[in-house]
Amino acid sequence: MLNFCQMKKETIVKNSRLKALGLKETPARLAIISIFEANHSPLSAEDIWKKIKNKKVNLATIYRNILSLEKGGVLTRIDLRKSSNYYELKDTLHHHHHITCSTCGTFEDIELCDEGLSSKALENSLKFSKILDHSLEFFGICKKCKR
Amino acid sequence: MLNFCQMKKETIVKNSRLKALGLKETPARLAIISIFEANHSPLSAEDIWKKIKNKKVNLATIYRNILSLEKGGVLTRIDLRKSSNYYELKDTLHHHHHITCSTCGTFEDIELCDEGLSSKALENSLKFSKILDHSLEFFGICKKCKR
DNA sequence: TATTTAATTGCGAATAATTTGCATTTGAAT
DNA sequence: ATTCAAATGCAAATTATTCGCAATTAAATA
Repeated sequence: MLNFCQMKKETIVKNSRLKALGLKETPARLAIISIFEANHSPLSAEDIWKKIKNKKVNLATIYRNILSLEKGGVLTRIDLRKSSNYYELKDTLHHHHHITCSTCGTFEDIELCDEGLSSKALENSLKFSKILDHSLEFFGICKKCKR
Repeated sequence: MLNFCQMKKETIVKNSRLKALGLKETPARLAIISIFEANHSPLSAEDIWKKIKNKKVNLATIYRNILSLEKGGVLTRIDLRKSSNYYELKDTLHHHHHITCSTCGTFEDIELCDEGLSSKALENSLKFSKILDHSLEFFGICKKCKR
């Protein structure tokens, strides 16, 4: 293994993050995180698998890593109303949202400040005392499909 | 078939709604809609099937009807981050939201006014000119699981 | 550096959710 | 009453995801 000085800065960040979660730094894990860092849009397990295929990581391993990274708060699941699940890096400061085309399935990232929504929701809740996460997704027909 | 005067009022509403969508009024369809009207919480295909079982409707029929009712704007898909899809009646005036427990999966309805979110989202979009729907879901740990 | 051990992986099989093909039935228009 | 497309039941197919288990590997420790 490389020593600290030989490592790329971003890898150091990844490592310490993984270590903090009690997860080993494996090639598969690092590759998956890199792919998410390079793609700021939601990806399905199979999307990741296709991007990583040459490096020969098993699809089951992708699923298992998605699970542990989601549990560790690195990834978050995104609902695009498709048949498979999508994920992206969890940005704890700024929430990331999307608009998905109900016709062709294409989607777009949306910047939108939705601060205060969670606390508003909590005010109306009986069974919950804390909200950890939320998802806000939009659906419509894209300009291409509208024509 | 019953004539207009013999029919229950709610059935009349259902019928005209279905007719407008070009869907036949079948026992399965009416039963499914009734179940959604009686349960103001998200239901999966299997949830519906269990509630209807005595009337012997095939699960595939439930799936097919969910699809056509969703397409017709009667139902909307809800993401509770579970393995199966959930649906509820689409209320075009007031959006319905939920908090789901990440530990035990229990969920609660949340009343929350989120008007203006869609238009705000649209302002930041390049590929879309209209938003038809959105979903806003919260996730946390319920009081029971916290203990 | 070698040893040790639990975590991770690959592989194939299993499971769960959903969809499909096709023959039959049925709602509703005529 | 007749007609015909739409809807249904049933079983089989497909898709997405998970699991069991033996082999491998990361990383802590001697």
